[in-house]
Amino acid sequence: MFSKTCEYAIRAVIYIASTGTMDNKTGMTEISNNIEAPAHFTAKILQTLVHNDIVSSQKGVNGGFYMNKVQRQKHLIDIVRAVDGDTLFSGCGLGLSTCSEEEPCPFHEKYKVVRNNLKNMMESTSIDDMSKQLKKGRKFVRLEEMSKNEQ
Amino acid sequence: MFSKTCEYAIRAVIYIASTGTMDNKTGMTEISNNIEAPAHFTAKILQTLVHNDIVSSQKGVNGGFYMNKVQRQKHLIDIVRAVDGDTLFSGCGLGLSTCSEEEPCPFHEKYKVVRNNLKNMMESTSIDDMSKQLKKGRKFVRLEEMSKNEQ
DNA sequence: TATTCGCATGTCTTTGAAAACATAAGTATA
DNA sequence: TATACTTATGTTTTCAAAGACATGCGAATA
Ligand code: FES
Ligand code: FES
Repeated sequence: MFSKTCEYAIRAVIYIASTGTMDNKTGMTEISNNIEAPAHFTAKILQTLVHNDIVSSQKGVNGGFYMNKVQRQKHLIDIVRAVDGDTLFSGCGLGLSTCSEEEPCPFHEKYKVVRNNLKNMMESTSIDDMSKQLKKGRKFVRLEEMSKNEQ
Repeated sequence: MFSKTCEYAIRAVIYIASTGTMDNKTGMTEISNNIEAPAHFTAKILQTLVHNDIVSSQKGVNGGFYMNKVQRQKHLIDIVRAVDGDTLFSGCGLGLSTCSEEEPCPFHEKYKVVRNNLKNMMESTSIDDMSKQLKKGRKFVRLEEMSKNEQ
């Protein structure tokens, strides 16, 4: 469904939203360890997210990544758009160069319903929601170590 | 959403279902030209589909690809399963190794609804349906040349 | 202000899907 | 049965996503 890049991005954002605060920023190593993603690749993805104002970062001693209130209220679709663009939500299901009501492919009528379902879900699900799910006990990658790192 | 392989597969099947009959089989060249897919790659995909009894083929003079009644009544999900496997319909939206109700990730509750929508749509949409859509005027790749080839 | 920590940025390498190539094998027709 | 035709199969090449490496830059703190 999503690209590897996008999966890592969402996992990283959920992790940062659940641990990183202005006073206690989350470091690169801790993030990549806990979401089980390659460190350098994750770093590159996070830079894209910083540029798109989805997460914030601070260099230097005690630096790291964190999110402010406005950023936490953004939605999953913002992450996908920043990383993978809008193709998933507007492109043709059969991979044709264009998708429109004027020149629909045979799959169009059926596909657009599902595609809109996906889009609505991603638009209405905030990062805060995901963070709450995680704290409510929805398992995550290496959640055990997460609490260990928080000590 | 789907892999390139899968997109080509669906396009090829719709094309064959719309043109290939027992008496008038559709050739490899005609298929790849009309669905705008690389010939050799399409050939390989079609062999997978033949092995999975989604399309039939015949070698030699006047050979080509065609579909019988039973094959035309199969559904889009059969094509995806044959080519890409079942990951899209049962895997975790965040790319975690497992997805289950017992150990759900934070995305699980929201994602499974959309994933089931997609699955239901693919399960209930037959290849015949797609072929009818094409014949009803739903545009396809190079539909113009398709009728040319039919002459 | 020097040093150290940790993100930022650009380049390089790896990997696997996608695409191309070459050869085999089956079928119709003369 | 010889020949032309067309799919079947295995191998090789290409390319972009994924991942690794090296260096630069900003901030804290002693
Ligand atoms: S044109 Fe193919 S899904 Fe809209
Ligand atoms: S565990 Fe992630 S979607 Fe089910």
